[in-house]
Amino acid sequence: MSTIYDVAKAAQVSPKTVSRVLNGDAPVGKKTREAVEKAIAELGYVPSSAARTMRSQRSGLIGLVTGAISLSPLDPAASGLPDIFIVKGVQEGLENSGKTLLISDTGGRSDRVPSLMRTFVEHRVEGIIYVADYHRQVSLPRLPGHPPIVLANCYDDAHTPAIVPDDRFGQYRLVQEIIAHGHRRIAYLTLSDQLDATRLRTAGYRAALQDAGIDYDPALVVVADTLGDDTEAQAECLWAALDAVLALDDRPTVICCGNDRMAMRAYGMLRARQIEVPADIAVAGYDDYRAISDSLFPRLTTVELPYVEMGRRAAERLLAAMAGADTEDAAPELIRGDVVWRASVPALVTGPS
Amino acid sequence: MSTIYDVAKAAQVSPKTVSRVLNGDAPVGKKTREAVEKAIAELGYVPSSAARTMRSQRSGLIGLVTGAISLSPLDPAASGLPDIFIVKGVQEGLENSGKTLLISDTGGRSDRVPSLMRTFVEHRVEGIIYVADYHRQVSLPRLPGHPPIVLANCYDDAHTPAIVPDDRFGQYRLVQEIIAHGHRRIAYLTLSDQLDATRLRTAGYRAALQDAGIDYDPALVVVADTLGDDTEAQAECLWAALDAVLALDDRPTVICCGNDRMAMRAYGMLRARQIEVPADIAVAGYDDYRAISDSLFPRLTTVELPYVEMGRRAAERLLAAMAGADTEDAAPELIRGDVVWRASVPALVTGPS
DNA sequence: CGGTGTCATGACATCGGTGTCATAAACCGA
DNA sequence: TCGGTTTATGACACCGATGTCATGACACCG
Repeated sequence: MSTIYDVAKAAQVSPKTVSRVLNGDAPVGKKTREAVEKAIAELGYVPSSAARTMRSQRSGLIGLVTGAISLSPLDPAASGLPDIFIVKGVQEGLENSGKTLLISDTGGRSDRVPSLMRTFVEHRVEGIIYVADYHRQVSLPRLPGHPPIVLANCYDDAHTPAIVPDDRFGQYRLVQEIIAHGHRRIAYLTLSDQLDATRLRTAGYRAALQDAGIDYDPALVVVADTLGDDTEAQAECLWAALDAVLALDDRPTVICCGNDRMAMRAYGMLRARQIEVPADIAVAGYDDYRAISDSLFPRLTTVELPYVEMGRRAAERLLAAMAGADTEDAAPELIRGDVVWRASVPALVTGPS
Repeated sequence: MSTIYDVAKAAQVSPKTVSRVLNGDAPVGKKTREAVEKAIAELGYVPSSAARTMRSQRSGLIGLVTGAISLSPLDPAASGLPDIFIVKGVQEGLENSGKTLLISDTGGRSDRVPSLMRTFVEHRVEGIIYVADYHRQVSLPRLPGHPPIVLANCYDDAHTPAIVPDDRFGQYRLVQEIIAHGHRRIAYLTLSDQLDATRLRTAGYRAALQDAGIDYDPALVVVADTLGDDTEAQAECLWAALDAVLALDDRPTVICCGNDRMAMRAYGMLRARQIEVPADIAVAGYDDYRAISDSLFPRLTTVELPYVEMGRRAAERLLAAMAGADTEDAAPELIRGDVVWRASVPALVTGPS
């Protein structure tokens, strides 16, 4: 690998002049510049970021820790949408910053986090983004001399800047929209009630009902998913939940599911009971996991989990923090996702009773 | 950030001795070692990989280029399973190598590849893995002084070491298994026929029929997906394909789909025609995209696209190449995926005719 | 025509580690 | 007790950039 000295020799100038051509930080004569550029091209010279980093004390690197890559989408604790889209958002947010992203994966084992963080510090990353696999609280190890950190899809109790989805609002808007389409009996089959998402979305569901003057019926809200990756158990749980709400005297006209995967499963289970979607009953999901929501037949009404936007926002916040902005917020920043209205929830035509 | 000199001063030894403690490459007295370790802990010293890289000429970095993160799973050219699992496999394969993975994403724009590769060379990566979004041929820019490269999920015409899925074998085994369960009329609704995967899998399908002594019926093989991301067009294409095979005099008892997403859509479309899965007709997929295959109801019989294994293998090949092994192969290495047998394809009970 | 800038360029030190070689101290067998 | 080896440690140079400062060549101005 050729160095700046090789280029200097070939172009018969000093290394410093080559540096000036590379960085354009001082005027260089036209003929000199051309000679240097020719030498660079001929030698295939590429500057060493290690040397540059050492001299300038700026690595141009940003570290991202995630479990995204290693977690199976099966993990039911995950909301269902590969949080890899958060990474995509981060990439977008950093696109014009000239920074290079160093991505490390925990392989689902959080005990690896400290070691990954250490690698980042060794590389003198200028900022760190921690991406959680689902909306939850985390607790990060504090390393000496660590750079600014931003949390995405999670929050901690140390007021670290955090970006999370606005789960409450998402479910609120969905139910509001469903009500606007004439529905009154709206079931909500939730994910495990140990998840923040479930707590928040249930609150949104209730608020939407209340704002529409509809009484809350506890019988319509059922936990229909299990933690862990036993899909058989999940299926049984959902089956039982469907049993429960379908057996009600005043049967719901819509079934909201905790995520799109549950909705997909519900399609099949309803069909197995000779219930047509959406003719006999409407189904809605959550996440807008498009591989599912946009390809199911009929296509699924759902709420977008704004992962890309969250990632972008996390990148912005991090760049700001790196620039010295005071980004300490008391509360996590909530990102709203849109309701995506598709064919699975038709307007309710009140038939003859 | 403290340096090795700060540590040396605090421990009252020379920087070189600190280096020895860090790397264990020469004996150090017990008391000296303890003093150094104490100083490291107190100062929170973390060595700079930039300085180490510069001196040792070894960065410990491996670059990975992918479009994985940015491609929507919607992209129908993609086989449907997020190729992010290839990245997971690579991470696994590198786990014990002590290398750090630098991941860059093309954002779906292949014109960015040269710039990403250049960034890799600037960081003096010791090897590069290129991950394609679906099985296909690629053509990579050759950079001066580039390190060993391994291709994953793609191949080129320059004999670059390449790891691809064994699509022919996968479909062969699936159809073989289906035949073993008593089926004779097996439809195959393919992805776009412009994909390598389609060509190879169709060959596998035909080989399995032939080996079982079943005549190939061209009417049973229909292209049922479009390139591009127009899901409406895809749905129409599948609907028409289903029309075609269901209208046949000797109706198929199984429908093999080009991927799991298509199978999922077929579930819905068949139900809309009052056809039960699997009671009236069996459905199989491809990819084992588990968020779909394992959660559909009934659960989907499919073929695993061995992405994790491919990634692991690519990492192994790269490490071997970096160690100087001669890895030039004439042909890409084929990785086989298992048939995953689930409820959507029951054994055919020959009823009274 | 001398003084004063401006422009283009180079010499040199420096960033933080580590390879090489030197050296002092400890050990060991005869 | 002494030469020879091993062990523990340090001095110094070097990896490849770039910041600082110096300098030579012109141009411009009065």
